[in-house]
Amino acid sequence: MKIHFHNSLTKQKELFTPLIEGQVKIYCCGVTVYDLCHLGHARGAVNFDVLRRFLEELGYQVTFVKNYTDIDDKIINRAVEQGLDWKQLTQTMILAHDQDMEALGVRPPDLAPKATEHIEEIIAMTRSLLDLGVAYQKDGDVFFKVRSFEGYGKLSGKNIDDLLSGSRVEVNEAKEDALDFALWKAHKPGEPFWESPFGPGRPGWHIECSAMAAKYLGPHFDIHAGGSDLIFPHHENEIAQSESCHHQPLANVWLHNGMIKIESQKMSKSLGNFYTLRELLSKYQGELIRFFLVSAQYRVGVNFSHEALAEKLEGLDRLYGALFKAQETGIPEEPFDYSPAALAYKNRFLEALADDLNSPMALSVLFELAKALNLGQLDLAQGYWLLKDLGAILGLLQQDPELWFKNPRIKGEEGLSEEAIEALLEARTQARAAKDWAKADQVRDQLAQGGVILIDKDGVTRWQRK
RNA sequence: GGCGUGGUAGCCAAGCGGUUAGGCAGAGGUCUGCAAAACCUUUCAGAUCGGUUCGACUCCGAUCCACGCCUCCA
Repeated sequence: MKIHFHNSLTKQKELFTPLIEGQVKIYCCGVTVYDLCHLGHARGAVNFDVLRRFLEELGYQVTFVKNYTDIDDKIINRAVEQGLDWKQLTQTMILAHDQDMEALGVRPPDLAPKATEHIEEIIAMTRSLLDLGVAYQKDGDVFFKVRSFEGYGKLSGKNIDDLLSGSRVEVNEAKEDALDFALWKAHKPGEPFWESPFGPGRPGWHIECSAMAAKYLGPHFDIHAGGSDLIFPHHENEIAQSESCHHQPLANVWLHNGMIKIESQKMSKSLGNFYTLRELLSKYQGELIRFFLVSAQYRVGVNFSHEALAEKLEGLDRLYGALFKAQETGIPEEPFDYSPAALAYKNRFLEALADDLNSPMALSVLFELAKALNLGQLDLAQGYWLLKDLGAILGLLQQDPELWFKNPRIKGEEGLSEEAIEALLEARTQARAAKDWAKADQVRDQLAQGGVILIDKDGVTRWQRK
């Protein structure tokens, strides 16, 4: 199957060809662990998790690296504010990150390197850049000479002189050129530091990704992914230093996910308009949040609101509903292989993802599949398992449908306990047996008030939460 | 100011130069003791103005609007 990606580097959709046949090496920029992750962090994580699952489905051997930035100004400042040891802070936040990602069904990366555990590699790379004459030392800092790199701006589409004319570039007397960026920051009292040939200090932001990517994926790999807000300066700087150092392209394909927006404004820490995953996960099933994120193609901006998320539930319930219906008489036996009819759905689903990860299109195939399954147009076992198998590529539909409907998907105030529900259900069953419809309906209403729906089918009554 | 992205029905969200995307919501119906689910029917598009074309939501241009990057940011 031919895969096409929109490559941020060429600004075009292009055919994807791995460097080594059958293998795909991906580096994904992770988070700076000074605070809890918010929905924006989840977006990239979920979409690139889908990328990984999709490639594996096609038989590629994928190496997926996602780093933690665990040393930087914000970490130091936040630790001081909270009276914590910076290391304590980052450990806490890494743990929280991992838990949040798990709740969203995001598989842990193959490698999750931390900047502070790669100081040696960072120093070595800085050393190389100094030796090449594209970096310079100044009072314990080491800066990269942006003008030494001919291709500077090729990713972000900026040119150096335009950047300079803007007034937003920080003035720093130590730099030879205002655009130069720090590879190594000289030690300041009270801050963590490591010894280095350039003096005690700590790494700059961009160098860690270059050093760790090179270590785990080699100097030239297939895909570099991250949020679109990282294009400049982070990824531009990564390209400059890595390509200066290794004299070859850093990544063939650059993928950038769009931003989550709140009332059309980018969700960001600085605007304060963000929802942490903690907060959202306490209110919604992780899978619902994931479904929401997968409902839009990864490059476009997405408006988040509680209403928008709640509306998505109906769609996800529909897919689970088809599975629920299909297994009413027991879970069908997994077929040995798929019929041509089933394979046609699978093919359309995969083709959608092969077209720059068009997850909304893939999802539409799932809805069509659900309908065919509901209508009995597809063999029960074929349809049931195909829906689950394809759902798995999006990281969805892996829960038991019966439990899916019994658990609150949007968690509100505590509803009726299962014991209370069962007791009322029993009372209704007796009323029905006596054909006391008024009494039976009264119980139904009572349960409905508690958010519980009853399903009478073949003489058996089951319940679900709305 | 520089660079870039987008404006699709009540809402969300895709593809496509000519053939129903899909989901939610709304209306009517089938089924059901009543419901729920499911199924059937149905209402509702392509910011504006020009151009190219036999034909444009889809290509080109202009205008308006919204958003992103240019400072840390997923």
